[in-house]
Amino acid sequence: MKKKQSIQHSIHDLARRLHLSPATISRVLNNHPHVHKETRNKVMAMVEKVGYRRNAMASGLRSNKTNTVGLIVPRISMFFHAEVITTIQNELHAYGYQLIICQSNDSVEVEKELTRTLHASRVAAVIVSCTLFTTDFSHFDVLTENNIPVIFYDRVPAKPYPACIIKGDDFRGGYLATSYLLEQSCRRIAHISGPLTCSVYVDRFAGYRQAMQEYGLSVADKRVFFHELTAENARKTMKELFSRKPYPDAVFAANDVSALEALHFAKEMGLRVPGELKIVGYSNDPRSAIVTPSMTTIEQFPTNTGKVIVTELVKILKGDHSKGSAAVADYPTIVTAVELIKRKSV
Amino acid sequence: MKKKQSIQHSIHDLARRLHLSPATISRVLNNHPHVHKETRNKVMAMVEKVGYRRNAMASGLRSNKTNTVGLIVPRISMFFHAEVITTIQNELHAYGYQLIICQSNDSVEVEKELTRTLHASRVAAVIVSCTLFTTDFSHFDVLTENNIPVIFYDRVPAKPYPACIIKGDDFRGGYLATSYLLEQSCRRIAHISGPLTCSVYVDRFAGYRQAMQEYGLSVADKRVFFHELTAENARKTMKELFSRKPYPDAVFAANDVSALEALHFAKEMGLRVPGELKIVGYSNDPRSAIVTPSMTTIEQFPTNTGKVIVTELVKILKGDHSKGSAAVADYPTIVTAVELIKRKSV
DNA sequence: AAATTCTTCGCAACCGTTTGCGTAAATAAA
DNA sequence: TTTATTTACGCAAACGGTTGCGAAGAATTT
Repeated sequence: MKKKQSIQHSIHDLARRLHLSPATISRVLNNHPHVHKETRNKVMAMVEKVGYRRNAMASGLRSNKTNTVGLIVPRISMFFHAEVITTIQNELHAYGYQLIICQSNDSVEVEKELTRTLHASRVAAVIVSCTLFTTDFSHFDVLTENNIPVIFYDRVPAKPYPACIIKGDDFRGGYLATSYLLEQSCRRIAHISGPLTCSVYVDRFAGYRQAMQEYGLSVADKRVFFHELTAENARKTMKELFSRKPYPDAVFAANDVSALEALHFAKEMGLRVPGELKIVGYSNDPRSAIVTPSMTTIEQFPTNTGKVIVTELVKILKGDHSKGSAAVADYPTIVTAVELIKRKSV
Repeated sequence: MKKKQSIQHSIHDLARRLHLSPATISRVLNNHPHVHKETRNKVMAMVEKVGYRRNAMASGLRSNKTNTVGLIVPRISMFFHAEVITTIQNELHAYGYQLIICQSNDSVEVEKELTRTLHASRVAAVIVSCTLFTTDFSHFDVLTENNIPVIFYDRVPAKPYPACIIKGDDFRGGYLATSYLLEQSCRRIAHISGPLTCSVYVDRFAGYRQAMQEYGLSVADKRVFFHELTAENARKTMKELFSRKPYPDAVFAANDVSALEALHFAKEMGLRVPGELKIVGYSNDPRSAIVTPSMTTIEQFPTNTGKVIVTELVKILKGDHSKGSAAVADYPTIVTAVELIKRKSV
């Protein structure tokens, strides 16, 4: 063990060692012009030597800027979000930003508390995918009021909100899934939807209805279910659906967890899939590819979503989002593409 | 839109409004004693009214303490880590701490850079699960030298390091998996291992060998493979294994991704599983439960791991980890239990 | 009533960086 | 050589909280 000193070096230390002022050190570190080349080299050498690292808190306090971005998602264990986050983090890191990742666990209360905390740490921006139940977005006002830009993605506000919005084409996803089932001669298509407090399920449901209408089919209420999309709930719904005839000939589930559970249930019941029941899921969860039969689903391209988010974010952060106080109309809404992945469950 | 002022309130603002000094406001916010009850109430009321939130940077700068904890993991999309992180975050949040989650992407360089960044933001502690290839741990010295406690989990240093270590019982996991296969009369058990630069694979491999030895079997080098545990690599290994007879009668893979790919390969080859080939994985990835046949695997209880981590962390953070400069021996090493989950692939 | 203790609060320094302003030295222009 | 301009750097005041010290007033003791 070397007897290294346990010293947090400051620019004052460096200044003393080099017979310079802290101001000069700071200017070197911030690439200010008007500092002698030789001085700059000496400073950089010393920085290397003692392993100096700028104190982010002091820097942030003084300059009123940080290079940390906050992120709030329902849960990181959801495949889609995990992928998006990974992309965001890697891309942002290249721009010199850090990411504070927070989970709301689909609790509005936690989401509120997290926005307060992120505000307290004066993050440079906040990226949000809302809880299932967020219908009032006023708790994000504390951010926008303080010029902290907000980007919503995936689960976004239904009403206009002064923030950039990036969402998948859920309407199209619902439409593609349902149309495909209709093309395969299904006519009694059940839909397992999430709660309609959440934008994505509203749109997927709308896509489902549109497709049904185009085939002149009415949406039978008794074949559409709204609840949190857990395996347990999906099982209950399947039991309900198969408690009386006529059985549905297809299920379009708004996420893969439900679709997988539907498949599980069908297999237990001895139903042939896709023979007697066809199933389509949503999100292209890795599990959907490896079940038997493999699951037809909607791909959301999470990596692409992450890249779009970072692109917009960097635009906002570099561009001086100063007092501009732009109108709601000035914030872009970007819709990213989705794609039907045809597998064996249809 | 209300014309709310875009003002970052400071304790000076509050002080002015209440005809008090900033010091008093600060004492109220920090629950210092010796402040009049009435005054306290007035301050708290004003805090509520204007929506004041303490500036974490200013606070951290002055008090030289932060309530953010850094976390470095290879990738959050790994099921085990996602679960651990979720638990850590939820538990820590209850203690008033935030979590900065970072991914090294299994790159040692990124891991180094991330520790530097976390040091720069003067986090209260750092939790690390190393990359596959981290054998030199000196880049963490910058943390320990500056009294930032470090907790390693899962993938931990092989050599003594002055930090708390929390690891699963990988030796036992390897032993349980292999013994179980041996009990089922398997004798040609292949092992797909990760690189031995990583502690967990060393131990799982050791458990495998121990079990084999107890059955008087030598470990045939040609049945043991070391590489990153991706699906692609597992496929190559399976091809190799089944390129010549005698075929192995079982595969113990050190993670579920490899086990699942092994199963996939076996099915493609028309091998009956578990009839002709038995497979055991590791981690109890959600996918392992839903494949056909379902996968026997080792449960690591990630939620428990997360809780243990937080318990230790809080102990460290509350206890003044001051100049103590404890010897390596003073840091605990905790080994958490694992369990064999018997399913249909054996 | 005087002396002592306790309660409540303000003063001011400090945490480590940043940055406008000022100034001395060096260079260019007159 | 004198004057104007540029370059290189230091001074000192912020940024928003925290905290030791001290002081005024209230409560208690003698």
